[in-house]
This record gives sequence, structure tokens and C-alpha cells, in this order.
Amino acid sequence: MDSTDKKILYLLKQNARMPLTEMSKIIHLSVPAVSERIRKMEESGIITKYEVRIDRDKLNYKLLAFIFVNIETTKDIEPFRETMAMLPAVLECHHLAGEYDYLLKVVCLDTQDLEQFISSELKSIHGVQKTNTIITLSSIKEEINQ
Amino acid sequence: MDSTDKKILYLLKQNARMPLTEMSKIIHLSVPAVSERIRKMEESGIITKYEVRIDRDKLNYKLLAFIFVNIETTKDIEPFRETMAMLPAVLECHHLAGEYDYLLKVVCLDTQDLEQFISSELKSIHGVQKTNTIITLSSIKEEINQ
DNA sequence: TATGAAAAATCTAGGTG
DNA sequence: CACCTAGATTTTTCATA
Repeated sequence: MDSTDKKILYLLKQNARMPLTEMSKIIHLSVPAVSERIRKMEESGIITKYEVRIDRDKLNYKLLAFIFVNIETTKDIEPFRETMAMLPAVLECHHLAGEYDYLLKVVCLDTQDLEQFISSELKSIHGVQKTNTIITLSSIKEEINQ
Repeated sequence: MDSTDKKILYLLKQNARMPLTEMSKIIHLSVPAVSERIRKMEESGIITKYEVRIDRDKLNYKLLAFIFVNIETTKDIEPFRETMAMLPAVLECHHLAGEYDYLLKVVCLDTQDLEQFISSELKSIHGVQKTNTIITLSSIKEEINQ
């Protein structure tokens, strides 16, 4: 990972579908050289995925919330994690140090949909004890990488 | 946005660099038809960006933390937001309803780096009052879309 | 890492239901 | 309007130096 690799990553962060020919011109390196550097970063696991970002608002998912969750016993943890991985409304699920066990980042259509999610989906999972929901008013920044 | 568009989005979510020819075979539609549908989703703003996901661990950013922040007065808000947008360690910054004003998602090298961030970067911003930091032990899931 | 030929992917035009 | 086919153009891959 030298400075040229960093430049390539920077370009891919801006537009993962940028053609190699275009990157090649910006980086001042031949197309096969750029291609080989990308291949190596994929192979070494530095680049894990190419993703598309979709406007949630346009698809009517107007509500973003963070939910803290406590799990009763250790045997309830694995089923909980599996359910979180499965639920499409759950964008993120982090295991925490501190008062709460997990933090979820959840998208919903509206408050009604969120209520439904918390009571029907989340609280119905065995072992889910206390939850604490925080509503997001707006997002100043939302990136996946530095 | 019909079911075909949803299938295309699903494929792009898995791999934003998937060639149109490959998508065309899976969707059972000609290449120009797939291309046109993608163009329209870009134009209408449903697709906002193509991004690359980088393994933070591989670049030694081993620590992920969530930081709640309170801002003293309304006139301090705008400079705070601008700083958040600028700082590369801050991946996300959400304006919240409730006890705290903002929630940050922050990546750091280690606890020392985090301490440095909180004391030198965050608390040095005018108006930043109370902060509450929660360390992530592990992440079960981290998606940008449903 | 660069070059250039071959292969693959994309774009464009013109046409159909 | 969404789709197709076919030819032109661009991009990517691969072999070689």
C-alpha cells in the first residue's frame, strides 16, 4: 500500500465504476498497471466490496434510528446475532462495551413502521430485555471509509 | 422502480463493478435495456454513488467508537457540523432527537488515538460540551442499504 | 511497468410491438 | 416507452519485453 495505491483507492471511493482508462490518466500509470494494483488490493483483502449507494428517502425509508439492546443470557446471543444479520431493516449491528450489549442502526418507513419493528421484530426475539431507541433528525455525514 | 429495477439494484449492491453483460444474462434483458434502467435510476437520484469498501483492520484502524455529543449554543452548531464533515476519522454524524444532540461514528487506530481524537479534535471545538463514548467490540453487520 | 493485439464490454443507431 | 439487434467504439485483458 504505497501512495499510488492510496490514490487509486481515493478514486474508487469517489466512483467505484470509474473506468481503468480514466484512472490511468489521472494516476499517470498504464492501464494494466492500475488494473494489477487493484487486483492485488482485492486479493490481499484491502478492497472487500464494490457497492452502490441508494437514496433511502427516494424509496420512502424516511426514518433512521439507533437502538441500544440488552440481551438477558449468553445463550440468547447467537440467535439474536443471526436474526440481526437477517433483518433488512437492520443496517448495522455492533457489539458494545459498556452499559448496553448491542447498538443497531435501523431504517424504517415512518414512526409507525419503527414501532412495529421494535415490538414485533425486536422484542419478540428471545432474550431481548431492555431497549433504548434514539431517532435521527438528519445526517450530516454517512461514509463507509475514511 | 419495478421488480426488474430492484433486481438490478440487488446485483449492484453485491458488486457495483459487475459488467452489464453479466447483469443482462441474470436479468434476462439485453445490455442496452439494463444500461438504460441504470441510467434512469442514476438520473432520478435513486442511485447516488458507487463506492468501494475497504477493510479498516487491514489499514490498522482497529477501533470503532460511537460518541454522543452535546453542543452548548445554536451558534456553535454550524462550525461543529463543518468540522465533522471535514474530519476523516468521523465516518458518520447524525443529528439526534433526545438527550444528546449528535451521534458520531468514529474510526481510530487504537485507544490512544481515540483519546487524542476526543481531547484534541472533538473537545477543542467551540461549544462542544458533554460527550459520551461507547467502544465497539465487534460488528455483526455493517451495511449502507437494505 | 509498458506496449500492442485480442477479447470483452459498452455505446449508439435504427427498428419493433 | 421499453425493448431488441447489430455495428462502431471503448475498455479490459493478456502476452511479451
